[in-house]
Amino acid sequence: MRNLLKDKKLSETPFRKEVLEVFGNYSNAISMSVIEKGLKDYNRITLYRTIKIFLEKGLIHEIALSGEPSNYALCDSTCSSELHQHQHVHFKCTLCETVTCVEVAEFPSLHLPNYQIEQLEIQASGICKVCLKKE
Amino acid sequence: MRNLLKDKKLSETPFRKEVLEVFGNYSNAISMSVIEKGLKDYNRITLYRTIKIFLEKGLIHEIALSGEPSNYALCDSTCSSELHQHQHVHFKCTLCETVTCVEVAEFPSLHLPNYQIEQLEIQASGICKVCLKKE
DNA sequence: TATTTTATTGCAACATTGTTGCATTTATTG
DNA sequence: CAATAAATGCAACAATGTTGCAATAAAATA
Repeated sequence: MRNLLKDKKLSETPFRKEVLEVFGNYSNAISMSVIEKGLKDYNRITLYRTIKIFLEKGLIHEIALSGEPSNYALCDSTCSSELHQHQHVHFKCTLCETVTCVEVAEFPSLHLPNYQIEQLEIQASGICKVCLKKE
Repeated sequence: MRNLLKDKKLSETPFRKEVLEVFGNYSNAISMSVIEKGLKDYNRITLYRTIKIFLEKGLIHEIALSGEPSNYALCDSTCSSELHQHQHVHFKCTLCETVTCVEVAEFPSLHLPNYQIEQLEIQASGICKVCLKKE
C-alpha cells in the first residue's frame, strides 16, 4: 500500500495514520462525526487541523451537501490541492443516506454558451446498489 | 409579480418581504453574509428561521459549496420542499467568485449501472460570462 | 371590522463548530 | 543522536446553529 502521508510530504504521526485508517475502513464518503466515532481517542482541534491539511494537500476531498454536514473521501493519487481530478460522481442514497464516489466510464460533458468550464462536479441522488438489492 | 409568500402559504411579514427583495436584487446566488448586508436591520435568529422556512417550503434552494458557506437562490415556482425541479447548472466563477444558476437547454443525463438515479445536480466552475468579457 | 386564533418575532440562553496563539511534545533531518 | 522543523493539546474565543418562551403581528372568523 502506498504511503499517502509521505507522498504528500506530511509528517507521519500516529494520529494521522489512524485517521487514514478510518477512511480505509469505509468504501463510501464519511462525515466528521463518523470519523470521530472511528477514532479511539481524539482531540477536537487536532482532528480539525488534520482534516484541513488533508484537504489542502489533496489527500481527501470534501463533498458539500445541502442541509447537512460535509462528507469526506480519499482522493485519487493524482489529486492536488489545486486541482481535483475525479472522474466520479458523488452519489447520495436517499434510503441508507450514504454518500459514495462512483466511478463512471464516460463522464458527462457540458457546454454553456459564454461560459468557460474548467471543472465539473456531479452529485446524484437516488437509490444505491446496496439498497436496490435489498428491495 | 407573483406573490411568492402566499403561494407557499407563508404569512406575509415585512421582514420576509425584505429578505425576498434582497434576493430580487441579485441575479446570482448569494451567501448568508450578503443577505445580511442587504438588510436594513435584522435579528440573527429571525433571519436564520426565515431562511430555514424558505428552504423547507421550496422558495429558495441551497447551493452547498466545499470550503465555504452555502449560497442561496430563489427557486422556480415548480419547486417544493420535497423536490427541486431545477434544470440549471450551478456555476461558480473562479475569478469573481459569484455563484450563478445557469439555465441549460439540454440537461446532461447520466446512467450508473446498478444505481437508480432520481436527481442530478451539476456544479461547474470556471470563468463566467461577465468575467470573460472583461478579459 | 372587531375579535379570536394562529403564526412570527426577539430575547436569553445554550450547543456546536471553526479558529488562533502558544507552550509542549513528537517527527524529521543531517 | 543532536538540531531543526512540525504536530499536538490547552485555553480561549468567534461564528453559527438551535430552543423555549413571552410579546407581538398577521390571518381567519364571525
